[in-house]
Amino acid sequence: MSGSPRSDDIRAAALDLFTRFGYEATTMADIGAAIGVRGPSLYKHVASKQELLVQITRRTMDELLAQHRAAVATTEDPAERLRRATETHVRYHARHRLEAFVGNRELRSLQEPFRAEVLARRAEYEACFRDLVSAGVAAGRFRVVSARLASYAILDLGMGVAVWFREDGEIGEDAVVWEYGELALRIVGADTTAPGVG
Amino acid sequence: MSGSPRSDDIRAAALDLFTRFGYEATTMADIGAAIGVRGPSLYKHVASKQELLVQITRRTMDELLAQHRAAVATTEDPAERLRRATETHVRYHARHRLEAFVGNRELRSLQEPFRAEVLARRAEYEACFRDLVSAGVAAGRFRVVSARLASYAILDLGMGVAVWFREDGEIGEDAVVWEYGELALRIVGADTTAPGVG
DNA sequence: GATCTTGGCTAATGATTATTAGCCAGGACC
DNA sequence: GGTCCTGGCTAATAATCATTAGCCAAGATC
Repeated sequence: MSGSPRSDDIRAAALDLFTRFGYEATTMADIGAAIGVRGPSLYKHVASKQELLVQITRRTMDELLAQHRAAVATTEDPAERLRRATETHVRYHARHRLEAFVGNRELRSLQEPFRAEVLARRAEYEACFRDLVSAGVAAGRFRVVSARLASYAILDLGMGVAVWFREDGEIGEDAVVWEYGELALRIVGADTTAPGVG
Repeated sequence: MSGSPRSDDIRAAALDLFTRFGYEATTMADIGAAIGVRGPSLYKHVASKQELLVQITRRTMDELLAQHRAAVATTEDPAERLRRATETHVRYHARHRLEAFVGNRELRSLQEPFRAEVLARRAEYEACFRDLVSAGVAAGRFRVVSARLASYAILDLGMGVAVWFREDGEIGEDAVVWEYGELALRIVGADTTAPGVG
């Protein structure tokens, strides 16, 4: 039931509406109308409105973490790891901006224990960035006042992308990704020369 | 009625609850309970729940714009102007994080024409930063791929502050303000040497 | 001391809404 | 051709809420 094509349609419609109007302001009737069906009919495919939000946010955090892990696994160099992590972060937020948007803003509407679960995942993700920064500092490659502040700054930039990025906008995905990768290195005061130098 | 001490209490309570649970999820009974009163009693002091949101968001944008204008009026140098604008932006978001948070996230819950009004104010504010960046580029002091992207990045950083900043946290207000001011200059590729050089 | 105003209260009112119940058409399978 | 399952529908159900109506106590004003 949760993987049927129809329930995928429903999730997609819900994602769109949650993004535009918010979870609370979106009714099951709205979601139904978006796929040409009455509200109650949705219950043949999904268990509840809350389940839709849980699935959307859970999947988003899973993908983000998985892509992050894959990205940092490709190199040992601290600066390069931070760059690739940032690029992955930004690319995800540009490419899945609805998911990222809802995943960030509708956590309040998640009921326990889902809320705690997703928050834990998010804390884990944030810790990954903090560790990347700290590792660079420990290796003498980065120079920051606070690893926490630097990692928040990098993460916030990515979340901002989910808000303003448009597929057909004046700035392309690759341009944003590259620019923000550079920016992350500037935020941590890394010199961009070859590893081992400086 | 709108300026009485009681209505200030109500707005403060509403601000807190809107921040924690969202506008839609906050009931008039909740707001009343926060100040030790039943829901309907609030109507002796405020016209509606919507009015509370309108007042909060409108005041926030007014203050932000006013402080921005005051900040950039203190110098002519493009880099210094951008720094002071950023510092003001960040300081506001640290000091009034609830207001900034609600002002950013609950725009969806504003009804027309208030929504359009606040969005116009916000667009104006964003344009101020874009103009600051463009002015620096025109003066040969900044080097950016896209003024739009750079200004979004700076603005997003400030909004992030409203999310994670804590008055009693490990990073103080002044530290964040100073660091982000520096960061803004790095984002636009300004050299931080004296004006007129470089 | 009578009257008025203020600011509270409880009890409607009237919508809205998630979810459930129960019905039904049409295709799949035997 | 008959039976079942799928996925729709309409009509409850039950809760929640913003807002209004109407009442009342206590302090202020005259």
